[in-house]
Amino acid sequence: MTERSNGHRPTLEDVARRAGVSKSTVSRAINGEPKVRASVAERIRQAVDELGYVPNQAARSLVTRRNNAVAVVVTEPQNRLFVDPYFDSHLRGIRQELVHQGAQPVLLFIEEPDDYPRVGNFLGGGHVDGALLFSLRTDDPLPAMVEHMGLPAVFGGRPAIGSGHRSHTYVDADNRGGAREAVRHLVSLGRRRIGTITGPLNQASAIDRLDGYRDVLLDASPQLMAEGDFTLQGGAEAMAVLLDRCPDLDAVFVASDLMASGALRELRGRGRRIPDDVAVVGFDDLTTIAEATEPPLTTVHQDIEDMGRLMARLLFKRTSGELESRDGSHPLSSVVTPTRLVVRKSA
Amino acid sequence: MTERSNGHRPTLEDVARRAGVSKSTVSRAINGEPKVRASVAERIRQAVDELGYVPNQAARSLVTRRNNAVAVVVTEPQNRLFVDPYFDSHLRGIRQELVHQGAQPVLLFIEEPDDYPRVGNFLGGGHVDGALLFSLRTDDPLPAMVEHMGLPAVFGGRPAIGSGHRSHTYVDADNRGGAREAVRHLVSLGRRRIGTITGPLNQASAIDRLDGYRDVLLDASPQLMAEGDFTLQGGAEAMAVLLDRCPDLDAVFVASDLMASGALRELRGRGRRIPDDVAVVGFDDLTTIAEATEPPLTTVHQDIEDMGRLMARLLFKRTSGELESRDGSHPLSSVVTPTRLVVRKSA
DNA sequence: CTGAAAGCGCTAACAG
DNA sequence: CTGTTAGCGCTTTCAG
Repeated sequence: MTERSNGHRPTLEDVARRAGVSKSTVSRAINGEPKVRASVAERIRQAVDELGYVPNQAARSLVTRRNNAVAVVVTEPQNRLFVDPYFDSHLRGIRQELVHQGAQPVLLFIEEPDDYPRVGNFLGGGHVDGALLFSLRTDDPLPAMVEHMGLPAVFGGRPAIGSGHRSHTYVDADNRGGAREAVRHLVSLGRRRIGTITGPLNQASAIDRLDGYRDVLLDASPQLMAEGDFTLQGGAEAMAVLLDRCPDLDAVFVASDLMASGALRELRGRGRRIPDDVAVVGFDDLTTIAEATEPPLTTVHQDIEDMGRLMARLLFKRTSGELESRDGSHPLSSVVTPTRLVVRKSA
Repeated sequence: MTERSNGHRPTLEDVARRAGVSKSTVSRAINGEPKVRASVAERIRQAVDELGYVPNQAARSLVTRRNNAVAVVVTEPQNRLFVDPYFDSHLRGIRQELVHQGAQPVLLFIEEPDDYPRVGNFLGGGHVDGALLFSLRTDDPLPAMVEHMGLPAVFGGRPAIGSGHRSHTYVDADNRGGAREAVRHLVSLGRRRIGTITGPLNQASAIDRLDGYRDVLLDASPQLMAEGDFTLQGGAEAMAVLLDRCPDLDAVFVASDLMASGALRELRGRGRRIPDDVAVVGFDDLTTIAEATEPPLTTVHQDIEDMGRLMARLLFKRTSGELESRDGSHPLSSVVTPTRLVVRKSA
């Protein structure tokens, strides 16, 4: 059925010849423009089939300046990615919305500094109409890069200061507010020595959650704060540090569920009863984790999947409507999604 | 520093004007051709910088027919992907080799039938020089699609029959041989009632491993075989089925480590001692699993990461050297990598 | 070593 | 409704 077998892949021209019409007509037919006679359209469809014709996107996007693909860039050691259910939810939402828009999501990983130039070239090379970017550290060059090359982009999580360009569009959860609510809950339970395990403090979400903690506990001692790394293991270690420093700790706000589950393990290992001796509140509400821990985790809920959808939707506005920018004056407003406390058994 | 701020992204022409040379010279400089005077090259480099110029890949690949990007297509519900360490290793190897070749890996997921046409268009659209494809089921349309559009591709795992096109290049482990070795080991231990938990039998690897089992146990009863789905849960369930059917089972060959860990759990739950009552051998040798089970898992080792590298290398040959094909006569030979039994405590 | 000119395959006015 | 004519931004002979 393939028919070609000469050297090159069939072009519009080949199809046109075979169907006995002009290139433009074929182009119209292929792009589903209505102004093509049905019989002709059918003839074209056949030719396309017989030749196995697939439009050359490079040529097409050279003129249309679009290619219906958007990059999803994840700056994260791959191994963390494949272990953290957080990304799974995010990606699911993104995928859903992107596909809905008819755009092909293409996933790019950045694992080491060497990757930046290559990925940058890909992003700037017109392969994609826009980019969705994640997990940015304070020193991540990506925000500057996309801004510099004028690629429409939406960030997952507020880009940390340092990437400090004014007008980035992002979607973020109300990390600070959520943290406040968590800590207030602990306070309302009568807890007096409330510690916190933070995420890596070069990430905005980690900083914001710590700030929320501080908002409520204005005079909390630095002794009560330990920096984790958003992994289970890291959570356990930070918990150990905290316990060693403050044996009288009676509550802890942990900046992620994964870390909280590690903290729980450490607590149990040391014979602390939860929540009787130490109450713990997590962050994320990843049900696969929060409902599986012993006891089930009280935690701050954020709708991660929906945040993903939102990101894709914002990007779409940015790539389709030219409404804004030209002079950067009308950056599409970012959105901060609400969080809420989900009380289970750990606090 | 960005300087442009008029409407469009800078082109070769802009750079040329600014550097006071012709487009051709700029093109040469940018592509690192040696025949450009150093002083001129420097001037060009500067102009590029000042303008924030990034070559338009669409234009470039329209003429070169290359774009230094290769697709990695994963046909798998995303959630399984993000949970199975198998993919992690595979991707790591692929990434390493691809990057080494200067190619940008782009990851595409196929989760539902609707995705095929869109992904197909992307693949055929000249966005990538080739594709690495995974996890193909017997009825997967992808092999036919890439063949039809003449896109160089290498498969991870032998495409199951049914995708039956003669000349696909693939990298696969010696599943059948590995399974044989596993079962022979069980036999040598004096086991008499040896069952097997298979993977989904629409995947070649699952079929091959079952065939290996049968090679050794020519007259094994179907009662001794239960089909799993390569998940932990599925492994546990299949184990339960087997145990109900054959209470006197004294060994089981499980077609993946993840399933084996589920089987172990079920076995323990029923009070069977391992390996005393029932010996179990897995497949994959994912150390994060195999070394963590209780008892540690005897299993068939395959070097997954290396298989990934191999795939990328084969694809490279297929995309760079034109050596082969034109008439399809010289398909690049596939490679089957060896496996070996790693004996730990479970058998 | 550098420039001029000719396309790569496609879409988008503009005429019929 | 359909064909003609220009390019999109880049690489690549082919001449200087």
